[in-house]
Amino acid sequence: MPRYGDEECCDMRGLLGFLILFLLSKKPMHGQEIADELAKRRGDKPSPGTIYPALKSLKYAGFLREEEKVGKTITYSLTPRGMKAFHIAKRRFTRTFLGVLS
Amino acid sequence: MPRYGDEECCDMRGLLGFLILFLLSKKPMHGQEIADELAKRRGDKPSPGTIYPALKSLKYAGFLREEEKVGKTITYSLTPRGMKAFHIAKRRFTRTFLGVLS
DNA sequence: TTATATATATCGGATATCCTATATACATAA
DNA sequence: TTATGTATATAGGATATCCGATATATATAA
Repeated sequence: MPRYGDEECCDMRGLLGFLILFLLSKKPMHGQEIADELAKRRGDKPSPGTIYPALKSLKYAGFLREEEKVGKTITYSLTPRGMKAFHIAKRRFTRTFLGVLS
Repeated sequence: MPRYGDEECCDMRGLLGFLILFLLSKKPMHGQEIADELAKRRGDKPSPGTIYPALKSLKYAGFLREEEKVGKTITYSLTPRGMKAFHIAKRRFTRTFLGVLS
C-alpha cells in the first residue's frame, strides 16, 4: 500500500484540465507555452504525452479551439462553452478549498 | 473519448488526501465528520469506500494517528510528520494555483 | 431481546491521469 | 541539401483515485 511518498501527501492529479482552462482564460497560448507555465507553477514540466492528449480532450469537449496555426505551433483559446465550464469549476474549486490559502 | 462532461472540465481527484490533512490540521476529527465537511465543500459526500481507505493510507504513511476511540468512533489527529507533509503540499498548492482565486 | 442507527472496514473494479517511447511536420542554420 | 531544433501527435501501459456493494461492530431505543 505505498500510496504516499516520504513527505508528499498527494499527487494532485485531476487538475490538469482545470489549470489549462485557467491559463487560457487569461490569454491564448500554445502547447509548449502552457507546459512551460505549468513547469513554473508545479515544479515539473508535463511531458508531451501529458499535455497534448489533455488539449485534445478539452478541444473534443468543445472547451477550446485552435485560434491560429503558424507552422506546427497551434495557439488555443477558450470557447464560450469553455469559459462557462471554467467558471463553474472555479466556483467549486473556491468552495472546496476555502481557508486553505490564507 | 468522453473525458469531460457537459459543463465539467475535470473531476479534481487526487486532492482527497490533501483535504483530509487540511481539515485535521485545524482540529481532530473522525471519519464521518470529515466526510460531512467534505460534503459541504465539494457538494457530494465521499462514500465509506472512499474515506476509510484514504484515512488508512494516510495513517500507514505516518501522517495521522488515532487519538481516541469511543465505540467505533475513531478520532484522528495529525502527527508532526503529517503537519510537515501538509505544509509542503500547501506551498506547492499555493504556487500552483496562484491567481486562480481572486 | 430485538431492532435500528451509526461508524468503520474491505474487496473489486471502473475510470482518469500521466508518462515513456516513438513518430511526424515545419523552420532555420550550416 | 543536410542537419538541427522545435512543436505537435499518438499508442501503450503503469499507477492512483474513487466508488458501489457488502460486511462488521458498537450504542441506543423499543
